[in-house]
Amino acid sequence: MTTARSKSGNPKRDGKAGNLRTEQKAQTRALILQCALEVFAERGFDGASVRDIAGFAGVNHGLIRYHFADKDGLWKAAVEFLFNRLHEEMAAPPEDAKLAPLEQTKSWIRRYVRYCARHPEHARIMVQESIRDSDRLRWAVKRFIKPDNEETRRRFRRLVEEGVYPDIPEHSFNYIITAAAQSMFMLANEMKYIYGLDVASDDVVDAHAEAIITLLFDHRARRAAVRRPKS
Amino acid sequence: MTTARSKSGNPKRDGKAGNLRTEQKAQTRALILQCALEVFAERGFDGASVRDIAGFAGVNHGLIRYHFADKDGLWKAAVEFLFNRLHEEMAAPPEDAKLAPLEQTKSWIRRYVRYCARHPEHARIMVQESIRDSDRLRWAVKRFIKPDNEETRRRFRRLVEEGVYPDIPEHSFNYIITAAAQSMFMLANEMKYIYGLDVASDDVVDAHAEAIITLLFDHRARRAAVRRPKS
DNA sequence: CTAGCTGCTATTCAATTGGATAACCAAATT
DNA sequence: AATTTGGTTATCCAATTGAATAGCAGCTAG
Repeated sequence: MTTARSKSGNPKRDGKAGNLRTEQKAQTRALILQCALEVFAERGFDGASVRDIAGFAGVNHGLIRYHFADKDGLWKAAVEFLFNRLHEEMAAPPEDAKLAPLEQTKSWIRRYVRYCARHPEHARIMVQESIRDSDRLRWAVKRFIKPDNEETRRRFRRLVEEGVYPDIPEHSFNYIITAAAQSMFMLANEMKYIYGLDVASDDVVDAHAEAIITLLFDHRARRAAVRRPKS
Repeated sequence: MTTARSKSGNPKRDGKAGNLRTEQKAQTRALILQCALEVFAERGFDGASVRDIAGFAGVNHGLIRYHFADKDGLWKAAVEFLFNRLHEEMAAPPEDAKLAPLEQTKSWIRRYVRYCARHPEHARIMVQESIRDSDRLRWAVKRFIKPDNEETRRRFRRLVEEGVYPDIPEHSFNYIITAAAQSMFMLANEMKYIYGLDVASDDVVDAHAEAIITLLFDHRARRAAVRRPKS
């Protein structure tokens, strides 16, 4: 990867932000954040050096202290960005409201698998942090993960109450579903070496979403599938 | 955690190894390996310092160079130990041979989930390494992961050919199953903070295995379960 | 047009790290 | 008993790291 910033970034005043310097500042901040996401995801909090992140963004490493106080602040800002983007990109389309709960869940799975494929950094960062049991993990759980989780829980409980889903433990449901969606993209490198397969392809992504739905959410389709073995 | 080695470890000659020094040496090596597994799992390759590992084992850090040449050698020795133990502990009991393929697979799932619960270091080490795309990953894939994977593949293909399982992509099957089994234990810290649940309990482990089987391998049980919603 | 604020850079510092070397000393060999 | 071997320790070294500080340059306000 090459450095991401050209010396002559001269944005004039196209945004409504008015002031040239504050606009420039916001841009720089966003750039550092982007690079921090990639580097944190690839090397973990300890493995990522602020110098690498700065170098990758093409800025002086002192700037990180200026914008984010310290490495911890940078990490939290990056994770905050990550979850905000998640919520934006995972918003259900309005027409989903008319669907039955199980169909809504399938739609949610498709969106989530595509999100995982598009942004593998998310799972990579959070898994590494979760393994380490840091203050950062507690912060992220309280602030983002647990609230998001409540939603998944409600979704699951509704399926069970409607009698369209087996009543397994909530936490098992949660980890089975999310891990099934994330893992292939989180472990894209491994998969590359095992299967020689690049996960970038839309076909692979969509087929994976459908596989999850077939195995975990679609009784009828599944029974049909297993009754008609290939050739 | 405290240091793991007492100064007065005096093993006499109880093993058949004969020579006192070589026996002592093997013990020290094994001790370092154990500690390396834990520290590598918790902090990743870069985050783990050989000094921490040595300190944790209660030995001088120079010893690691003597026994394993360098940090890379230590990591590979630890991973080799890890996979050898996996193969030992995952061996199918002889009576499994009489079962139908689907039942064999369920038995395999139960064994694997218990293994993941007993040794969460395994998934933790390998996931972190896979995220980073290192030489070590390529080494481990070629030497351990890919061969193990071939077996899972064969198991899956047999189920499909017998018409008892839907014909999804092999790599999707692989990542869905293994991730479903590993993730809860790999992410035990996160789960602790979200659910206040300790994964150490056998009940949680066995229930998770059964949940996976219900969702992914047991059509009849699943249909029965969804037909009788709780109260 | 000028003064000063501010986004940014250059440099320094102490701590930690992987690795290398030499000395040590108990066990093994003679 | 004397000597060699080899597992272990103590120390040193260069590189990297997070953080801190001082200073610069150009936009902005007056």
